[in-house]
Amino acid sequence: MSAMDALSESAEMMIKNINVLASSGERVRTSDLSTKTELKPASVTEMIQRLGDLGLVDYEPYHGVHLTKQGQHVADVIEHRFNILERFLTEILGVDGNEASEVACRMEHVLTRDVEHKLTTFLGVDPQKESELFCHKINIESDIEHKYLPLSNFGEGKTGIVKLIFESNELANILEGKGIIPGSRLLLKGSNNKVYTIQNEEGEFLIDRETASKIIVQN
Amino acid sequence: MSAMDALSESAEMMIKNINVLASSGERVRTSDLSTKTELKPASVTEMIQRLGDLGLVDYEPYHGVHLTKQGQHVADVIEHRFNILERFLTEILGVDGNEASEVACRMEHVLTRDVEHKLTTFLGVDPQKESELFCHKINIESDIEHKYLPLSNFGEGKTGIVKLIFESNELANILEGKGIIPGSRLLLKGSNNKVYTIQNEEGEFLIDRETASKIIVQN
DNA sequence: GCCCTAATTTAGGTCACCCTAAAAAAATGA
DNA sequence: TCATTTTTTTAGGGTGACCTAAATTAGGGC
Repeated sequence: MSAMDALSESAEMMIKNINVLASSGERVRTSDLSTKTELKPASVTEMIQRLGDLGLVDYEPYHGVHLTKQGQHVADVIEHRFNILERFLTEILGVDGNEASEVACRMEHVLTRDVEHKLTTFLGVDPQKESELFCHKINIESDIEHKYLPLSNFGEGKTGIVKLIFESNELANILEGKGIIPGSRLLLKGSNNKVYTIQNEEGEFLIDRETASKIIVQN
Repeated sequence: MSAMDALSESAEMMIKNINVLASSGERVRTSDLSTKTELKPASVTEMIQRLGDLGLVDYEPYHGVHLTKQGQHVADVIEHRFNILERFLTEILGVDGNEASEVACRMEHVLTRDVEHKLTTFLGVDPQKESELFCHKINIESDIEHKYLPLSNFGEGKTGIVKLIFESNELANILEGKGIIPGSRLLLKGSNNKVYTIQNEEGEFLIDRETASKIIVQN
């Protein structure tokens, strides 16, 4: 089976959970998966047998499972999809952490490769871990040069070009009055994650996080 | 059944398609649903019987179905979710129309009410059709009427949230000392078009018109 | 009104995904 | 070591969502 064939949500969840529990390197036991997935042990056995037939896990009866190379790849893809979805939901939409997590967990199974990449580009790469780790696990076309991201996610001290402004006409009109229009240039002087200090040709001003999230700039 | 209980993706798709085909007002025939959903007629019959049991469609054997009020509500919610997801995918992420449509069609079933609302706000309401049509079909808390106004134009006696402050430096520092920062809440107690009386958690104070015009609030 | 065809439903089968209960294997400890 | 407990698997059952094939119904033409 090609790792990109459609797996069911249930199957993908099982792989995801195997991956989580396998962090210690050892084989993952049925009972632990049962706890984690909230399925009965018998159902876990059944599923891992199916995954074994698909070549996604190495299953040894009575001695647990671990992911095959193929299975690991699926797990990596899902994990990445989950992470970007969760980031989008919390950072951009401002969804509560718990709910974001649940929704991301349901959405991760229906993203396509292309949408995943575009969303990743949109969010911008998390300087720390995400980037290299991900790029090398899943080899993405690394044309992540021009990033579009909400001002609320923009780097302090960086200058960007305003690309889009979401939200009502009133807001757009007000921003326009201060020279903040698509195509204009601005500098994020500072932010404390609540208040954003912006500067452009017309002067300096402060905006709140929610508004900042609606101004998309390109660095 | 509460319309918000979890319906399967298949059930929701059937409702969605009944809604599309019902545009003419007549009952929808099994064969048309079969074509549209790419399911065999027998499978359509089975599903609409299930939906009938749930009170979501009015099914008369051999004479087609139409949505009940409850079913119509489900269809409206799904349609709206599809529309905003599709807009997000195409307008923001730049996903190709066809793929956006397919992905939106899979994601529409896993959105929560909250995420739906936040995404709608994020996208901004389409001035034309979307807004009223939608607010009226699905009665959403109609706080979508965010208005951004300079404080100098704000209604007396109304409370608003500070969104932006133009001019930072000295002015912003002084205002900040009084708890007036982006994200904070304030009440315009009164104004005579020259002097504005403001109240917030920190107390009450007066500001001049020019300053008021630099504080943008949302009602 | 009756026959014929097309549309629809019913009957019965499959598969994935869940379950419970019983059987089997592994681990524990006296 | 071996009996007991814990873990895991197997056996068997139910449901939703599909299918095909057979029966049934509706509607048009004569």
